[in-house]
Amino acid sequence: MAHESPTFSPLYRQIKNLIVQALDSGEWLPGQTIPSEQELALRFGVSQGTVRKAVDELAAENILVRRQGKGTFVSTHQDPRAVFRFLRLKAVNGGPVLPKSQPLECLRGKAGQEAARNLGIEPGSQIFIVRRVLKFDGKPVVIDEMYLPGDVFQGLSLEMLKEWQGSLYSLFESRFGVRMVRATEKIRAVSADRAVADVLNVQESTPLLSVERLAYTYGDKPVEWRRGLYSTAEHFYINELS
Amino acid sequence: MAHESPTFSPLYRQIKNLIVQALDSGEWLPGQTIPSEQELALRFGVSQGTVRKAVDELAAENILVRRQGKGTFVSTHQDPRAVFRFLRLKAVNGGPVLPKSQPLECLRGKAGQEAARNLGIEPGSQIFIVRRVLKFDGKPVVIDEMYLPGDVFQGLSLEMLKEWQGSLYSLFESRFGVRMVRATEKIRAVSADRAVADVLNVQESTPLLSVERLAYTYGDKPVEWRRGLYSTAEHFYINELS
DNA sequence: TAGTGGTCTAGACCACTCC
DNA sequence: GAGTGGTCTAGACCACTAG
Repeated sequence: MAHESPTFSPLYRQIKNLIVQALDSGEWLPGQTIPSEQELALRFGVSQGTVRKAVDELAAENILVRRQGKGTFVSTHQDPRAVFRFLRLKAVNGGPVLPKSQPLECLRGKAGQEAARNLGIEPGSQIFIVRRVLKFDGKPVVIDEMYLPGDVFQGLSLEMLKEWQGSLYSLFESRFGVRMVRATEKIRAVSADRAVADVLNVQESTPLLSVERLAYTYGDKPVEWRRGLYSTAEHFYINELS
Repeated sequence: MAHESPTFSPLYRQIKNLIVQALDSGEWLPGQTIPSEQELALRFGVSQGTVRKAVDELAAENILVRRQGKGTFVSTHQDPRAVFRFLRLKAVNGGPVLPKSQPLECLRGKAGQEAARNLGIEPGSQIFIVRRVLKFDGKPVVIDEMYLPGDVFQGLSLEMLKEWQGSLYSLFESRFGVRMVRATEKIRAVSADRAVADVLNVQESTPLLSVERLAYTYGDKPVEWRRGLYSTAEHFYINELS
């Protein structure tokens, strides 16, 4: 007996995809619980064990969070601890300080070749370009420049960015329904030019980390391309290998 | 009924620890298969499902590798693909090239405060200090300096390093029975001094990545502390966030 | 006390590999 | 065909949370 479905995959993976679709459609919002495993098993017509395996994988990917006795929750960037999920920066001395974002610019523009390729949109499409500084303990440490597809972030403005208390990704989540789920970063060492040096309060040509990030929402859809310049005088980028 | 065992943990986690102990003791060597799930279940007196969950976790940590129909294998650094598990460097242009290690020095010394703290040994203990260059496509890209506990790596020499064809970690695995299982890296941007610039064939004060790594073997025991300087003119450090 | 996820078991069948 | 891991199910009991 051959597999008849065009895209064969194990049952639990199909269930996983159905759950992701429900998340993507907004059926369950960040911070809320999803139905219990029993309910999901009924809904999808499979055993609880199969649902469990699907949820296990989504929990391993930080898309869902299980809490014994309470239920399974949709991950949210509202949680302050979630900030360091995507910001791998630690202070050399002292404990973890929540960084504060200071927006500098929010421009409308058209996607160039590189931005279009990274974001999977047509060259010339509307995009937003956001520049901001991240301050730790009042000191500027990171300068970011972000490229965001215009259709997804309609209505974004500098005022909105300035008013928001919290992380950028929690803003994207609350106002635009865009939840960042995964990202890849390419890291290089570069030299600070005059303008960047002034903002980060370092000498010109100080070595900086250049961190280029492509961030994805549900279904591996890229929705943010950014480049950050990190001053590593008092901080370092931390990574776990296994 | 209270838990009587001093360190309570779920059965599958106890099984996991027993498997790690067997690996640590050398009962099963890198590249070999471990007993089948049925055999392990019998040996430990638990169900196959419980063994499976233990093995699942070890496979997720890259300590074991499952191959359907063949069995479960102990991960090995002999596999050329394993090189990029701990070396997150990719060429900007062109495909993946296997780097070639060129050892420069292998010195005996005594652990200073920092090395001792990182390696969990007494200050003043015997250590080895190894320096080497990594070449991609014949071009020097990385210069590494490693600090290795003397008791673990007894007999290490420059000749041995020069003769070895393959990665450093595969040498450690074959000759010293030390298998690197996990590591943390702290990354900063620094400036090339004269000596480093000469080795890496770049201008003096070129920005470089400084990658400080602490690598662990089974049981979270640190056995290597190293610092690498990466030239990122034609390469970048890649990282996945989730 | 009821409901949730967490653990553990037992057994069936499938998919892959090797002989 | 025999043996391995991979999937799926069903059911029991435990641990945690909340009302």
